[in-house]
Amino acid sequence: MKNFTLQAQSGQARAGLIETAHGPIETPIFMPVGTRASVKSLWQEELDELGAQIILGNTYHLYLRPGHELVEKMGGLHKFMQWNKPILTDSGGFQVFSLSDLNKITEEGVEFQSHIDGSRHMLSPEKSMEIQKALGSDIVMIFDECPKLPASKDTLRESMELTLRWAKRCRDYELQDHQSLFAIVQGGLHLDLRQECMERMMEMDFPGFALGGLSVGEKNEEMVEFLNEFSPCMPSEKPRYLMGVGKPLDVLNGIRAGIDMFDCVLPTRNARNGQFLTTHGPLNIKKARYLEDSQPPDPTCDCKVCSKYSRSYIRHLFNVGEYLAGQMISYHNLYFYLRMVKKARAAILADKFDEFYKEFYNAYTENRW
RNA sequence: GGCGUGGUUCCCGAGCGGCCAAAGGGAGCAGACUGUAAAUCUGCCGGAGUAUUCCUUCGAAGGUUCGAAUCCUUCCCGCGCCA
Repeated sequence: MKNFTLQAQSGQARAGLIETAHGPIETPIFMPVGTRASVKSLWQEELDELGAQIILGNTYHLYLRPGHELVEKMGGLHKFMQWNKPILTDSGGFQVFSLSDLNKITEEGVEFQSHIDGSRHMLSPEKSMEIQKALGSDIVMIFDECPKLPASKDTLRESMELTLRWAKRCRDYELQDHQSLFAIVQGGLHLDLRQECMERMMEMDFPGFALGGLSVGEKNEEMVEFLNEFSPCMPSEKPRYLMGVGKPLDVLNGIRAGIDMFDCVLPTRNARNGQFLTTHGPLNIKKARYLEDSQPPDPTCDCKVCSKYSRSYIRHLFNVGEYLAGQMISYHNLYFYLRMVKKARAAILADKFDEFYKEFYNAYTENRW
């Protein structure tokens, strides 16, 4: 990343522009998750069609299969998967959390037992950087420890200190010229811990800051409250990234709190489980009440799925196990998220974010289906 | 007409004297999913009740037994083979 420009503010909500070697990213932005070099069930052409500006890849998963050396040999992740826009890679830090039964944390790093074949691997700050360097992503994340909440303050401090030491080791690793390394701020829901972590990360001079360790067990209201209080403490001239969040309203609340970047598996994972995310809230296509429903999944949506296919048809596809159902819902759900952030951005640029917020919130919680 | 075989809760299908309101699927209903070990998982699924409880069920009607979806008799219906 060469640059971040803050373009406008509406309340705490921000609109900005991130420039990378693979093109610009207009914020606030939602980044579809493509863990294993694929946003599950979608073609790269479709991501383009959807207006996706940046997607995620994952260090741990790509390291195990197909291996970062192979990706490098094939010309890097962009070329390998034929996605020429920006890519952000997560460091494997989240897998320390999500695969906690299969790993052991030490000062050096994390010893993983592969979820695929049980083989043992060491992921350290240096190893994570080596892998992400080989992948060639535009935005690289530091290797952090993501603790599960609730956790005691002592535990969180210890974990935060470890993340800080790891952050320094990551920063000292030389990446490719076009790559930017983002810090991840930990500290649970404790403002003082987070603030301290933030300040010490700032001393290391990172070009962007992420909030990690949220939506990992705490109550939703706690997260929203924390964001509102903490986000203004983050440097305004650098991108702010809320990792792994969230549901549509979480993203909306995040934007209102002044966050610029979001990613979440929810629109694609829940799609494969039959859930449409619509203007008027979630809609589960499995239900028998859609058997003869000729309406589009989201009547207010103009995506290619909603403008052509009925609930009845997609329910049928889902019910008989046709993959097309998951593909269609994934497509729509990402369209929904990307449209939401696009509208939010327009509203911020017009200094009408509050209006947009209320309108979106009211429609979404109407619970019409 | 004879012989054989079978009728189980919405559907398929196990059970073949007590541990059976009855395995397992499916369907249905409800829910979860937030830096993807997930096109996955959880709960309910005869009725009433928070519940250790009660009531109504295994084609029908009788019977045997302390006790029957399970054994016996007759009847009704399905399927197969032989006349």
